Amino acid sequence: MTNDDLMTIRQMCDTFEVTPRTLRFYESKELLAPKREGQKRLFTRRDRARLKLILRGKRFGFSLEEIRQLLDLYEIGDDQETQLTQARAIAQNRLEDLKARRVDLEEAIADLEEQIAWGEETLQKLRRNPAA
Amino acid sequence: MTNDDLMTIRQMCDTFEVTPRTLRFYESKELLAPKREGQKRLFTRRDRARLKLILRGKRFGFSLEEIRQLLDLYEIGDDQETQLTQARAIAQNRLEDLKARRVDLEEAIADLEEQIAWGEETLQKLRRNPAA
DNA sequence: CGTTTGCCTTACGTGAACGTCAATGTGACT
DNA sequence: AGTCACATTGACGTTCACGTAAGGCAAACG
Repeated sequence: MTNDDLMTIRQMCDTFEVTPRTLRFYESKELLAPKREGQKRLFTRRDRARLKLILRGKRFGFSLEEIRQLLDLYEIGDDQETQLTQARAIAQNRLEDLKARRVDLEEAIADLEEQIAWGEETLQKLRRNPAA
Repeated sequence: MTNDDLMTIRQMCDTFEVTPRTLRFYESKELLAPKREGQKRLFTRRDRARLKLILRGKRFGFSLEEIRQLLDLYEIGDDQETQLTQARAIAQNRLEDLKARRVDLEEAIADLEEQIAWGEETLQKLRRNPAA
């Protein structure tokens, strides 16, 4: 009987560090679909799971529209073969994308570490030999 | 004397798959600083290196302003200790950021792979037992 | 020499993702 | 009943990262 997996908009905002406007905006774009108690929104566990994915998607630079499609992949309760096949295609594209990003990211990290190392070295030299 | 490390705007666009507008825009934001032959822009090897980093930064979702600061890290020919120390701080923040992203990314990839596996499995079942 | 081609600047337009403000409603105290 | 505190619905404003004409210059081609 823990039907208290419902959160108000403020609780959501505090939990996920977003503004009410953002949550309403996401709802208007059909990324979220909170229940209503009268006028007031009540966010379910499902909404929270989706919001988590939304924010992650954003960190990766996906647009909200792309994220919406991605979210649907996690929502297939349907048993239509066609849908599953389509979903697989989209998912695998995304996966390729993410893996490419991973390679890219490793390179960026390596570059930056190299740069930092160079900086350290230069600092050491400066300190051994002040006043160039 | 391969002083032909100079490229026209069109060559740049073809090489990096961006529009002239984009390159001019980046210049206006001081991310690039091509030479001029009369009115016309001529992009140097340095511009190309910077553009590469710019595009990578964009793929990671950094704003152009953030990227500009990052670029400066790769441009310290200066021997000022203060600058180097500051740069190190910024660079290490970026590095933390990137490493956090890497963790995040691994998680996203894992999730997606799991989702795809589930989809495959469901498809198999459907094919063994058509018409639910 | 005229015109096409390519680049230039200036400037207004655009889509995404919210911010912000105004008017209204509603439950919870006191 | 009054008055906070907070939520809701418009609706207009804003920032970022360019897109897209409009008009001009200049080399290059037929």
